[in-house]
Amino acid sequence: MVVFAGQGDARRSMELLWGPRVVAPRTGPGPKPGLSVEAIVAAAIDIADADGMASLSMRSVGERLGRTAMALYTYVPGKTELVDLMYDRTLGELPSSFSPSDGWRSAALSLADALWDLHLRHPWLLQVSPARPVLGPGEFHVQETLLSVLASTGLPLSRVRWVVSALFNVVRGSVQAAAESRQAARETGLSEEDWWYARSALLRELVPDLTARFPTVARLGSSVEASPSDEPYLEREARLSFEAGLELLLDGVEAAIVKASGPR
Amino acid sequence: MVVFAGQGDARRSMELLWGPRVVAPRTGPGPKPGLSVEAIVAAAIDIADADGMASLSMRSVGERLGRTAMALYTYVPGKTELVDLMYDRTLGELPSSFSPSDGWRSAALSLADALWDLHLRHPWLLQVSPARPVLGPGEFHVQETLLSVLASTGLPLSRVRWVVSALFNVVRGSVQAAAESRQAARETGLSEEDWWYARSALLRELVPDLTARFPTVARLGSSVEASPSDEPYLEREARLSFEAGLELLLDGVEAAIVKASGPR
DNA sequence: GTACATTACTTTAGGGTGTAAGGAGTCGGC
DNA sequence: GCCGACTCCTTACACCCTAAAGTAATGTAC
Repeated sequence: MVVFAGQGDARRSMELLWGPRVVAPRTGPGPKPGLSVEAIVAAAIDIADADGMASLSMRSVGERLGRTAMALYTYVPGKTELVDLMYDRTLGELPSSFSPSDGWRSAALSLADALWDLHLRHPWLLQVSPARPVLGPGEFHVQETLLSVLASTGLPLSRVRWVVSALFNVVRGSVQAAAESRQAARETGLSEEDWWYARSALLRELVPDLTARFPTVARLGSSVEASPSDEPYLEREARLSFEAGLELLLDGVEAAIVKASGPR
Repeated sequence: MVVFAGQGDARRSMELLWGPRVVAPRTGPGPKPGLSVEAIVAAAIDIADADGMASLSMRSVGERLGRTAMALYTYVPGKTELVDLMYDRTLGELPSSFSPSDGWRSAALSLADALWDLHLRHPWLLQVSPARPVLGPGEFHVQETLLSVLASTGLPLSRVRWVVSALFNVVRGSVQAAAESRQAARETGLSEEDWWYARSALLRELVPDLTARFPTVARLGSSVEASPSDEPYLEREARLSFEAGLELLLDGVEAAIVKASGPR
C-alpha cells in the first residue's frame, strides 16, 4: 500500500526535514541521547532497501538500533514522519551536475537515467506517494535539478513545469515495473520466466477465446514471445519502455520548442 | 501503502477473475450460500470509494454484508486476492468505444480522459501497484482499448506498446496528484489553500535562504502565486499537468509517425 | 426417518502493526 | 545531596490478517 505523508504537526516535521543534521550536544540535564534522528532514518532506509517497505516497522527499526520501538518516538513524531524523512533524504542523493553544455536533450537523458538508478537502488521510494509534497530539501533539490535542466530548453517556466511532471511520471512508472519484477522474483522464488509460463498456460486453459476477445493484445503477445532473450524479460521491457517513453516525450518537447520559436 | 497482488494460488485467483459472475446454484448438501464473490467485491469497492483504501479491512467488508470477517474466506482466498478482484472489476468499467474515425489523436485524448475519470471516481486504484499484472479481464480490456486506439497511428505494434505505457504513466501520475489533493482536503479538514499557506509561511521562517538555494523552483513559485484562482489549486494544476503532458506525448507520437513514413 | 457428508458461518486464538500512558533510570545545576 | 528535566523502557490497547476448530444448516442415501 502507498504510504501517506505529512499530516502530523507541520512545524515539527519541517524542523526535522530542514534542521541541522548533527544536533549540538544538549547542555541540559538528563541522560545523553543514545540515538539520533539521522541514525534512525539511516537504519530505516537500510531496512527498506534490504527487505522492502513491508518489513519496515517501528519495531524493526528499533531492533536494528538495539532499542525498542517506543524509543524512537523520542526523536521522531511517528511513522509517517519517519517515512517522509527517508523519502526526502534519499531524494537528496540525486547528483546535481547535469550541465546542459552538450545540449538540453543529453542533459535531460542523463538526468532521467540518474533518477532511474536512484529509484532502482531504493525501490521503496515508489511506494511513497509523490502527490502530497513533503517540502523537504531533497524534494526541492530534485525539483530544482529537473526544472533547471528543462529550463535550458528556453521554454517558458510554466510549461517546463508540465514537462518535468510528465518526465517524472514516465520514469517512476517504468522503473516501478522494473523494480517489482526484481522484487517479485526474489520474494516468490519463482523465476520470472517460470511465473509467466505458468500464468499463460493457465490463461489459455481458462480463457480459450482470449485471442478473439483481445486481438490486439494477443497480436502483441505473440510478437513478443517470438523474440526471447536471456535477460529477465519484464525488467528489460521496463527499461526499453523507459527509454522509448522518454524519447517520445523529448520529441514532444522539441516540437514545442520549434512551435514556440518558429513563427517569429 | 501500495497493495501488492497475485502471490496466492494462481489457479484459484484466475478462476475468480475469469469465472462466471453468476454462479449456478449448487446441487448438494450444505447450507445455501448467503453471499457471493461479486457481492463481496462490490461491497469492498463501495467502502474503498467512500472511505479510502485505509478503511478497507476484511472486518469492514464483512460488517457491511452483515457477516464476520472470516465469512469472506469461504468465497475469497484472502485480502490480496480481493484487492485484485476489485482492481480488475473496476478497470472493466472503462468504456470501450473510442472510434478513431476522427483521427487517432482525438480518440487517444478521449480515451485518456476516460481513464482520468475512472481513476478519479475510484482513487484507491492508484494505491494498487500496476507493475505486477493481475491478468484479469478488466486489465486485458484496458490494454486492448489502449493498444487498439494507439495502433491506429500506423506505428508498429512493438512501438505502440511503449506509447501505451508512457501514456498510462502520465495519466496515473497526474490523476494521483488530483485525487490526493481532494482526499487530503477531506481528511485533514484543512482547505488546500490554508494548508499551503501555513506550509509556505513555515518554509520562509525555517529556510530563509530558500530562494538562493533553489532559484528555479522559487522563480516558478512566485509566478504561480501571482495567478490565484477560486478552484482548488493543486487539483487544477494536476489537470493542467495531465493535459499538457498528454499533448507533449502525442506530439512525440506525431513526430514518430512522420519520421517513420517520411523517408519513403 | 434417520445418518452422514458437505458447506456456511462464527468463535477463538496467535502473531503482526502503530502508538498512548506511565514508570524507571540518569544526569546537570543548584 | 537533592531536584527537576530528560531519555528510555514496559505495559497496554486497538486494530489488522488469517489458521484452526467448532456449530449449524442443508441435501442425499439408505
